[in-house]
Amino acid sequence: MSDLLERLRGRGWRLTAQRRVVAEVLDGDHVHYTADEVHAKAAERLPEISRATVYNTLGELVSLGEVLEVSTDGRAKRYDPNAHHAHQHLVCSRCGTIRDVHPEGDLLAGLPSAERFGFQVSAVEVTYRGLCPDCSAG
Amino acid sequence: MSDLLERLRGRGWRLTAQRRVVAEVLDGDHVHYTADEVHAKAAERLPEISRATVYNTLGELVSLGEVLEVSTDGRAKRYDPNAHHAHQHLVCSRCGTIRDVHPEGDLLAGLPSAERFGFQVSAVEVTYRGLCPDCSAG
DNA sequence: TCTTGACTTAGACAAAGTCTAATGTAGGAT
DNA sequence: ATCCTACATTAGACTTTGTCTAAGTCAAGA
Repeated sequence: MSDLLERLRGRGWRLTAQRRVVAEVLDGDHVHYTADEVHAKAAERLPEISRATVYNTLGELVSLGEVLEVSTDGRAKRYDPNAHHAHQHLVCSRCGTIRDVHPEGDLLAGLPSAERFGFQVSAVEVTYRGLCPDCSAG
Repeated sequence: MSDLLERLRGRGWRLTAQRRVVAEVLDGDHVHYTADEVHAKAAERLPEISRATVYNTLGELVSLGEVLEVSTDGRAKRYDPNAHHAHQHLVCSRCGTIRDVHPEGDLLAGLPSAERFGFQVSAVEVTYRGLCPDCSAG
């Protein structure tokens, strides 16, 4: 994700300290922070950053396709920087931990055309649920 | 879902006008209302019903397994009375319409054990996304 | 019919996110 | 190098969605 800032600049982004810090917080694999967590971590480096800017920047990253929004439950959305690798999520029903997983096969193919009701189906999101090793041990 | 009230009474539910009205609103296929919509429709028949009661009743129906909670996006949860038939959802990316669909095959089998990270995987939720006929026509 | 514990209510509260008007600034123009 | 201005940021009010509490109400069994 280190070339993210370059890609964004190429698309006309004005490069500000705030945007740089938000992008840096999201850098790394298997990171799925809420907007509030991103704000807290960004504020460690740039204390005056506002919540609105974090929300704006996350929204921009999502609409540019650089980051995925994940709504695992009815709670806060989480942001997944691993947008360039197709993957799905495995969520612990007890503690909410998320792992990226890579199922086999063409997931879209599982939906017969008789079940598509005239929709132009373009994407599929899969969430596996279960207990993580820590929670099932308890 | 017409025998729902009987099932609930059998499980010790006290049968009140409020609960009856909420259950009636949810009755019907392919209905996916938000809590607020359920409240509005319930209030047409029982004007003094409170939001808290609607939330309580929906929560009870969910924990009894009679209704499913669906978080299609980061917005309000929707309630799906079709809980007794395994199904997944097809959501219009533009207008948010939801259809119930029934994919083929064993969806859980798509996740190899090497990708389970020690989780006891017990459920899978699939959301297909695309444009509905109305929105793709525009 | 009486009683009681379960149910409902209004409204305060909380969490997550959006919006606005005022202010600041990145980066091209000069 | 500096200036300019459209784009970006800020604080905080506001909205939406959902939860909680204390007081009042009622379904259903005794």
